[in-house]
Amino acid sequence: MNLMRAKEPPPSSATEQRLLESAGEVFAEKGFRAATIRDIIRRAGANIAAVNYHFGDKDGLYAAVFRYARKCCEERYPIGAAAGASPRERLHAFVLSMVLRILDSGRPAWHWQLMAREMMSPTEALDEMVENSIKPEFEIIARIICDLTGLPRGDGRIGLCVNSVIGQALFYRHAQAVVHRLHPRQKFERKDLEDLADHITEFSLGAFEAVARKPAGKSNGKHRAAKGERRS
Amino acid sequence: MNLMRAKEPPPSSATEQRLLESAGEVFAEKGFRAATIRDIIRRAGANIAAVNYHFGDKDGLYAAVFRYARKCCEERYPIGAAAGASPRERLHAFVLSMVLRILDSGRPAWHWQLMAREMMSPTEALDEMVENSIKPEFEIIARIICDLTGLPRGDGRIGLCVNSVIGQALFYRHAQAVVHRLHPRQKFERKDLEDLADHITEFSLGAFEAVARKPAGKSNGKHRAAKGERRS
DNA sequence: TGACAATTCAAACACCTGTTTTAAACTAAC
DNA sequence: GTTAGTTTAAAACAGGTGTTTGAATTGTCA
Repeated sequence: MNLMRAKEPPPSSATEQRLLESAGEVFAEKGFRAATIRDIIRRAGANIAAVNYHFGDKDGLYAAVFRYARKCCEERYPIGAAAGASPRERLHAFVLSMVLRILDSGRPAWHWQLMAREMMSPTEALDEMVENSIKPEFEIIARIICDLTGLPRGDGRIGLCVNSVIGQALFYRHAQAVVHRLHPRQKFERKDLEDLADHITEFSLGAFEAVARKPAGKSNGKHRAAKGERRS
Repeated sequence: MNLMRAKEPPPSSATEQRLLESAGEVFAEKGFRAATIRDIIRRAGANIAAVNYHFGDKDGLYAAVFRYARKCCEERYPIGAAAGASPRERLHAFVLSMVLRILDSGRPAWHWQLMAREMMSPTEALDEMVENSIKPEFEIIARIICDLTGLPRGDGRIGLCVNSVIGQALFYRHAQAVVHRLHPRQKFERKDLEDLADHITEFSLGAFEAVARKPAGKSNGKHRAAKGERRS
């Protein structure tokens, strides 16, 4: 409030840095409301007034954590593949980096957990995230799908396919608790994540073929076709 | 606490019923922690002591809401298709009822929002839900995929495909806030939900073919094949 | 060094939360 | 009509929360 941090310079103080880290963990773990400032500052080894001093209030801390997390995540798992790659390769690279971002247990592991919570109870942080991160990446995968299916960018099915691809990956983050209960032995080491990305890529490639060879009609026939086309 | 309600008889009092309804809304909207009893009883037009009297405490109310929601949801959207239906028809019926459950804005619209929150911050309620609802439905869709792909039930790819199908549908619940921001004009009327189910069905059917005709090897070759098989 | 700002600290404040208590109102059987 | 059991009502309680305050400490530069 009393601080001008419009341009959000890199955290100057070491306390500020530690606060961001521990706040990220706690917010991701418990959610904004259930996370207590006293818990955060305890983990950071800081005083309770530090959050007020450095970030104004709890909301300010949350917003700062969000920006910090995005920065870390983006520089750690750059999206996209090599320039001259084939559409298949680009799809695989996209899926793999998405799976890694979502499930890797590395340092900013709490980033996507935060994201998932934000999607559930959106604040202004989500609007910024959609504009700056999600929309561009959505466009990338949309282009890849255009190349793979031969459909024009304007075709409505492109958006549906994008959702289908992203949804497959996101499932393992949003429903992680269910996955762990259904398959207790399942590990999520690096190799397992690569296998998972392989599956999603293959699954989607096959699906694109089916979508591409279907007639373009908005929804004509599809419903009946799937329900029992040939009354006998 | 002082009440024996092990068998959870149908809500006897009208207040109890209204409490369940408004508590469902508030819990789904704000999450367990952020939901306040005072808000709940205000919407229900009840007194603050009523929740203590009828459900013991806030946790008891939450548990009761969860059971109530599941009951409503199951009797409203029975899963499964007609007995003699083809695998394709069964897949479509499964996907459609899942999409409707997840996105229909009918009476217990908050049920799946609650579920989504529960998956993010699991409590004992999730364990019960996994055992009684999710596992059986998981098995249903797994059987369908076996029939469609010809793969044996033990094949590891079946589970991956199940996740891919469910993930596509769940995406629209978990990431609803993002979808609305990306496609502000998108409506989710009954017809749109049917179109969505059609897409997910077609997408998945195409994908199954691709998965089925791939070699069974756990992960051999797939990675390299997708990355750039033929160095030139 | 000495002065001045930046930062940390402990304590307290004001508020909101879930819960309990005590009494009142209602219901239904006798 | 009385009475026992059930349900609602209002108020108060105890604990935890975000936030603020003002002094103490540290760091920085003339």
